[in-house]
Amino acid sequence: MTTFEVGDITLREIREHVWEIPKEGDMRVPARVFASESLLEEIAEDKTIQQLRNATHLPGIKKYALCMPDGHQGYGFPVGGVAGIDAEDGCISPGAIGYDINCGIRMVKTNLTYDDLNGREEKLVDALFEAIPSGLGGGGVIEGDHGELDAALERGVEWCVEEGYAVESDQSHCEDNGFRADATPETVPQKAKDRGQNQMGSLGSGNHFLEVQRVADVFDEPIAEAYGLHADQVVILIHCGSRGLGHQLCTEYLREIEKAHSGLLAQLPDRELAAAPAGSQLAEDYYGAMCAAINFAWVNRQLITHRTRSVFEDVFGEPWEDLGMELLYDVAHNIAKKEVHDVDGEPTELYVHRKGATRAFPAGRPEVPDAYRNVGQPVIVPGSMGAGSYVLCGGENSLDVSFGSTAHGAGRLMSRTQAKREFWGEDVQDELRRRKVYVKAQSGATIAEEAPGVYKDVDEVVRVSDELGIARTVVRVEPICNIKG
DNA sequence: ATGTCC
Repeated sequence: MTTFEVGDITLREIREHVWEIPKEGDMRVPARVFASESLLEEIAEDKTIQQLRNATHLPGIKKYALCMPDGHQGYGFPVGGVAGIDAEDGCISPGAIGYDINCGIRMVKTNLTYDDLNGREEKLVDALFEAIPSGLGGGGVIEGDHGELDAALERGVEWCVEEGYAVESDQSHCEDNGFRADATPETVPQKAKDRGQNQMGSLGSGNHFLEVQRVADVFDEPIAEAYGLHADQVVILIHCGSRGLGHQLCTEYLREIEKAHSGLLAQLPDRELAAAPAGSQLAEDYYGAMCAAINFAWVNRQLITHRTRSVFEDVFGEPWEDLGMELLYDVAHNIAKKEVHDVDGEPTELYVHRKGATRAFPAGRPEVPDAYRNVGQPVIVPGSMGAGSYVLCGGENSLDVSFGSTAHGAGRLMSRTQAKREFWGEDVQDELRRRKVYVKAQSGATIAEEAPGVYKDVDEVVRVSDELGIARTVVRVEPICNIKG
């Protein structure tokens, strides 16, 4: 059997692309990494594997702790990590969800082709950059008041439909219909609300972006057709999260959970994994608050979509409906959700923690929207400004092997600090421009931090997901215009 | 990711 050593940890390749850390010591379950050997070598370079093993200590964790092929280290728990934890007698861990709650991505389609856009790239990127708030700090598509913020927290995209920022098909093309009914805005800390109120409809910074792209390759014609995608079509990707609201909320609950549940904390190998026992007041309060932040992030992406449709109307001189600007789908990357999964032959309610991982439900599962029920949900996997991105389809094996999950992107290869040492923003921008990719950012440092070279090979991440049958490759898209913080 | 340290 092939083995792989990382520090004092030995992984065994139990089948192609599946590396297992056997259960030993205080581990409650084994851990598994989904990776090719070359991806595993990259994953092994930071604390990812150690963090994954630490996660197996969480009370109530079922089956195994998982790391997707794009995994890298995060706060306490890998980005690219998935854990299914018993919702009745397990726990919920904010670190296994992430600071940027419902960081996620959506794809908006158009009926434009690359030729329609040719020669207007500069005009379009300028107009988008001008119209869509980005970068650190405040300022959003709308200046929310208390009532609007609370409504957004409570009802997500449903509120956007009522207010005219969304149409009903936007709602039905989001994971969970863009709306977590378990949201409790009253348990969102006031300071988090204060930070979020003037950030409604803003990209933020870091790896968040809006990108205009063209469909470059179609790998699965029937599924592409079911998704309404075809070669040379112009599409738009919007990647952002819950801004300061999610970050503040996570910070405050982590502090409270560490304090109130120090006994549980003492059983864990890393303080950053702090968790609230299922059924405790804090678990309930945090879950409701997290659901509200999830709704907030969906509103955020919807408001940006609304503004993007206006920009396209201005640039192309037609109503957005005539430009075919429908939502393909919106997926969440950083969430926990009560889902029922098979555990030892028993349907069991779990808090499925996905941190930098995408739900990838296959055909037939009731959560998949009507429009895609017969093929499986769309999974959007952003690559980099250079390498392009993918649309996949929830795979037939995902429920058996990954709690219905797959990768969420290319995954970082190096830290932001290291990226800024390796790359210079203007050079990256010029090089991309030569390849007919138009990038505009608030800060040159952000372009350096997001240079194509800081990411793993997205083709390889997608290949591994496909070969595992957790997601099927549908199309590949290439960047045209990109705006970011 | 994040008013990158209240």
